[in-house]
Amino acid sequence: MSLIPIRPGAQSGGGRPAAPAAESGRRDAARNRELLLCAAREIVEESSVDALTMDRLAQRAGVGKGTIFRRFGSRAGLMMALLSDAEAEFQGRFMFGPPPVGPGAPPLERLIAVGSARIAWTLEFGELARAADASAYNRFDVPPAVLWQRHLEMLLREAGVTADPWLMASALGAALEPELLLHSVGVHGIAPERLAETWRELVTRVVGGP
Amino acid sequence: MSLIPIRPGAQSGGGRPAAPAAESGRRDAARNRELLLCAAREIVEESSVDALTMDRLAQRAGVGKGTIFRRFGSRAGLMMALLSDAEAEFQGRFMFGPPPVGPGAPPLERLIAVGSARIAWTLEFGELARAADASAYNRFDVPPAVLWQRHLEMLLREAGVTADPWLMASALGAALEPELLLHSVGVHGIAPERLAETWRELVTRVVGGP
DNA sequence: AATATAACCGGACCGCAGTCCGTTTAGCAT
DNA sequence: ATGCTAAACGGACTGCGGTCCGGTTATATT
Repeated sequence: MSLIPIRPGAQSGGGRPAAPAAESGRRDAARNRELLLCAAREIVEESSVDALTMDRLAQRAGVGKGTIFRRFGSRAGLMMALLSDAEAEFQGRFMFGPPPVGPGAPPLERLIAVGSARIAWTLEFGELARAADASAYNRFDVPPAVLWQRHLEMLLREAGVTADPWLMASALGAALEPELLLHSVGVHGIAPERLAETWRELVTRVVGGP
Repeated sequence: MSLIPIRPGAQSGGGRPAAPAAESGRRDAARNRELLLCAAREIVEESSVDALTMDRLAQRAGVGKGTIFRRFGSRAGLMMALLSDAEAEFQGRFMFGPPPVGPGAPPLERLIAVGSARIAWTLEFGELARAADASAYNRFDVPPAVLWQRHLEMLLREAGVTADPWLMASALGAALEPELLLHSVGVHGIAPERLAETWRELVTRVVGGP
């Protein structure tokens, strides 16, 4: 299984433009892309994710608004691009990294570890992740989400959970959604360790551990 | 424990107007309220939830846009009002209805039954429920959501799950979110019975069933 | 170097949710 | 009946995400 690209060519957000797939020659396009990502990071850094409006970004980057949408398809697409590095790093960890998050540990241990890691990751990048959720239906079908779910599915299978692994993975994955985690911590003041502990409990019981 | 009101006085959606709490005298207000709900149902019926824009509704009901926001606080608030009856009926079922959804059956059976019922309910009213989710953080803190989660929490406790029931209920509740259920059925063509079956499996394992 | 052309650029434009504030009116007190 | 006042009304206005299309420019061809 090879790495699933983080930035799908077409964000499919109704965008017709067939996607500027890879680096498609035009150097100004690439330049503007970097310009935009850079300006976007600046805005997020010095204000907040919500402060990143498309008009503001366009003005800041000295670029037309149309250009943003051509490159990224939508606001969510832009956020995904911003998340790309963090997401790739996380994918690398659970697919190729050292145990217990990476391969080499028993499946239950991996489930527990990867859940904790995901919780920590979400608390760090969650605001971006939230903004990157294409609010539409296809939120779950975006490549990184699919890869993540497949991974949970595989771990569950290895751990001996045979019943409908796809749905089981969806259900468990739902417990790690940014919206929920950020809400628990931000609004209800739950400590991150308690989140991890509950995940451990949940997944242990599900795989029928001791 | 008494019934939690479905239509919170203030939707707290940034609305300053202190909420038109109960029926506050003014008859024209009540009239307009019904007018709006009625027109809203018509639009949803003859088109779709997405077709219900505030401008359209205002025009259709022959009422100013400001009036809508005064009464319902936000689009999400309006959707909640539209859902109110269905939600109340469902609350009645799991709180006072006949077993196994209502009280009287063993907790695990109740968990299984109420989950199935919720799935069916969501597939019927899910579009509205989705639109009723205040997209903000407080989505989980709206009265019906709180009541629902408390109920799950109680059932879990009764079933002998001692570890952090609040979070456990959140996690399990996440598996029943409209967004996820509608996506599974609508996009991936999962049969509702499989959803119910997976819920059964999940919750059975969590409470340490056979 | 000159030309052709496909891709790219930018900002005017659209529909939307939500806000604001001057105007109207229902209900009460006299 | 009449006048008072708090409440409700309504539509112009804002800022947002997203689209469109005429003008511009980088690259390939000759």
